[in-house]
Amino acid sequence: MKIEGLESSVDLLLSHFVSLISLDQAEKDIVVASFHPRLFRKKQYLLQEGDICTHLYFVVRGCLRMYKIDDKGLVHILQFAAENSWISDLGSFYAESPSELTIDTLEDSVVLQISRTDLINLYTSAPKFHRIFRVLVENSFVSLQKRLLQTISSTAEDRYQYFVSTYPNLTNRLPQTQIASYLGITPEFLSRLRNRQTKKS
Amino acid sequence: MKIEGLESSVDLLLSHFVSLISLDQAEKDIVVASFHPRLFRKKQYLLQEGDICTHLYFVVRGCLRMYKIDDKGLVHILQFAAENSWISDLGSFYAESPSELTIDTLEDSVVLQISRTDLINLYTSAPKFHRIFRVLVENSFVSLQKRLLQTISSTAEDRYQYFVSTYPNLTNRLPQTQIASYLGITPEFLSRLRNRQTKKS
DNA sequence: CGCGACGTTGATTTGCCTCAACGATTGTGG
DNA sequence: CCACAATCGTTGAGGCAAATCAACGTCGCG
Repeated sequence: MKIEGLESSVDLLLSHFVSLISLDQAEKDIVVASFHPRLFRKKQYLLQEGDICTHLYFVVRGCLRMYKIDDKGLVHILQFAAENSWISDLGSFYAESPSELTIDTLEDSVVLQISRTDLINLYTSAPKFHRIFRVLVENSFVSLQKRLLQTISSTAEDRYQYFVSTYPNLTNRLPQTQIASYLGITPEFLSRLRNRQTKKS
Repeated sequence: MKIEGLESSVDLLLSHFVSLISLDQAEKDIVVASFHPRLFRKKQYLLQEGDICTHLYFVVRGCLRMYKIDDKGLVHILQFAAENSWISDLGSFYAESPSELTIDTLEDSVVLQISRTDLINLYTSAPKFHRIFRVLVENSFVSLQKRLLQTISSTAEDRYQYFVSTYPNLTNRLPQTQIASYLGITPEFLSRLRNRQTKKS
C-alpha cells in the first residue's frame, strides 16, 4: 500500500497553518522539510505506555486515539484524532519523560510527523511558529475545558448528545465501544441510551 | 485597603516569566506598562455569565475560582487560581464572545491584569511572548488533560486523594463545599469520604 | 469454517445524590 | 457588643444513575 498523493498531504498541513497565519515560500519549504509522511495500519501503535513520545502527529487520513489503561485494565480514551487534527502526548513530548498513555490507530491512517529536534529547529528558523502553535494549543485548551465542564456537570445522556452534535462524522464512523470509552461509560449503558433516544424520536 | 508592595507584585510576575525565558530590560518595561494591579474583595466578580472576558489575570495574592452554573442552578468549578497562577476564560477572551462562565474571588485578592489590546501590543512589540504564552498554555493543557483523565477513570475517593496530594495548600485553605464542587461531587458525599479516610489511617 | 469484536438485553449491585435535620462557626447590622 | 442570619460541616434514610456480570445473536475476517 502506497501513500497516495503525498504532496497533497503536505498541502493539507500547509493550508491548516495558513488558515491561521500566512506563510511565505521559505516558511512553507521548512514545513515540507520538517514533517514526514507515514502510513500506519489499523491497530498499529504510535506510542506505548512507558515510552517517551517522540513526535507530534498531524492526521491526513484515517483516525487515531490516545488512551490510558487503568489499574483494572480498562481503557479510557482521552482523544480521537481524524483528518486535520493533531495528536500527541505533549507532557511526555516536551519533558522527554515516559508516557502513561498509548496512541494507536482505529483505521489505516496517513500522518505527518515531526520530531522534537525538528520542531525546535522549526521554531528557531521560523519563530512565527511559536505564534501558530500558541493559537493551536489555545484552541485545544478551550475545547478540552468545555469537555471537562460537560463531564463534571452533565448526565451520560447529555454528553452523548453533545458528542453526536459536535462530531457527527465520528458518530457513525467509530464502533460504539470506542465512543463509550471516550464518554466514560460502559458500552452496555451506551446501548441503552441509544435505545431510549430512538424511542423518543 | 491599599495594595501593599505594588512593585514586588510585578516582580512576582516578572520572575514567573523569567523562570521560562530570560527577558531584557526593555521587555520587562513593557510588562510593567501592560499589566495593572487590582484589588478585589472577597466574593467580588471579575467576570459574570453573559459578559465578554476582557482580561487575563495573574494572581499575586489571594484565591479566585472560575465556574459554570448549570440549568438546575448548581455550581461547577473548573479552576482555582491562587498565588502565581493565571485565570481567564480564554475562549471568550479571544473570540470576544459572551462567556458561560463566572470568575470571582474566594478571598481578598491582588491580581495583575492585562487587556486584550494590551496583550496584542505586547505580542507585537515583544514577539518573545508568543513563545512564553505558548509554553504556559501547553503546561495548562497537560494539567487539564490529567484532570480529565482522573475524572473519567477514577472514583470520587481517588480524585479527592489526587487533589489533596496535588494542591496540599488549597486543601486546608478552601471550604469543603468549594472542593466538592471542583471534584464534581456533593459536599455531603465529600464529608463521608473524609470520614472514611480518617478511619482508615 | 471458526474465532473474535461488536451490539443488545436482563438481573442485580453500588456509588453517589437528594432531602432533611442538627450543631458549630462566622460575620454583620442594629 | 450582642443577636441573628448565613455558611459550613456532619449524619441519617431513601432513591436513582450507571456499573457489573452474564448470556446471546450477528457480523467480518483470517
